[in-house]
Amino acid sequence: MPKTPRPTQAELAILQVLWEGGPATVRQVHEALDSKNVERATGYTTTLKLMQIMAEKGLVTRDQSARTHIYSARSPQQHTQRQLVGDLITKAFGGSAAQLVMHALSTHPASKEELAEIRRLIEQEKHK
Amino acid sequence: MPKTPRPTQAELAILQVLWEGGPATVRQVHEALDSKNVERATGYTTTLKLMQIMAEKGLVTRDQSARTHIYSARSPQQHTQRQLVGDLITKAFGGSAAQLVMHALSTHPASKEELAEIRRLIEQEKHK
DNA sequence: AAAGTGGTACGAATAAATTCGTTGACACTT
DNA sequence: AAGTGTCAACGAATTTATTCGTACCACTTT
Repeated sequence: MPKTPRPTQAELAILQVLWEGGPATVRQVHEALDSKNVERATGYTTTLKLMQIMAEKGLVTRDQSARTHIYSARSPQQHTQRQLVGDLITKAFGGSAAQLVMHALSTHPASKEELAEIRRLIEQEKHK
Repeated sequence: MPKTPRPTQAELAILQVLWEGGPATVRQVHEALDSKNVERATGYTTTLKLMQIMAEKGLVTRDQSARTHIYSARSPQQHTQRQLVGDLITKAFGGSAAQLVMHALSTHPASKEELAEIRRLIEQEKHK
């Protein structure tokens, strides 16, 4: 199992689209990005090139059977997320997950349901 | 107030040292980094250059009165952490703090004390 | 068949981050 | 005063990420 490299910022934006909407063509991805990013719109070929590179790196796979290729994210969102969170904890929080959690909740308030879910998770951790 | 730019990976490693140990010289930082990073050791001048750039960007301040300059992190760790966490939530989690929290706890288990603290925080959030 | 349409591939320019060699200043020995 | 060690400054090479122009191919439409 070849471990996939960490995606860059631009690549992450593309993955986000694929995770949310499932497999897509370059054009679809490109348009999704454009509509999100009002300010910094990039050209179509830029997105294409990035996705080609991502295919090389193994971040995405693609179905080339038809003329218009269909791209899919290779590793599930969760896997990548875990990687990124782990990185961040190590690099910016000196290894303390708790600190990260606190910052997270203070910047992006969670809903009641989410809070309940987190609490459940904590209980579970506690009993380990 | 000139908002400080987001630190890069290498810069973050340096900030980490300054946050943990307080103001330090380039050599001290460089040695701290080397001892942490067994594999990828970089030269002294690399660290120096990086810290000079960081001074330009405003990420650190320095006392130049003596021959050997003393560097300090400019913004407190918390400020930077908040920024990074916010970024990550937006870019990799589609805005859901809860998801990030769950991943965080599963990769870096927290201590009982920390879990208790998080739970307290959740209760507090809940009553808002 | 010519012209348009919508797609990939490729190469290269640009930008940003990282790396380090070299130089000269300073201070401390001898 | 000559040698030695430590430091900041600077310039430049290298690497990585991002951007896009151009070419070229397959498939309509005229």
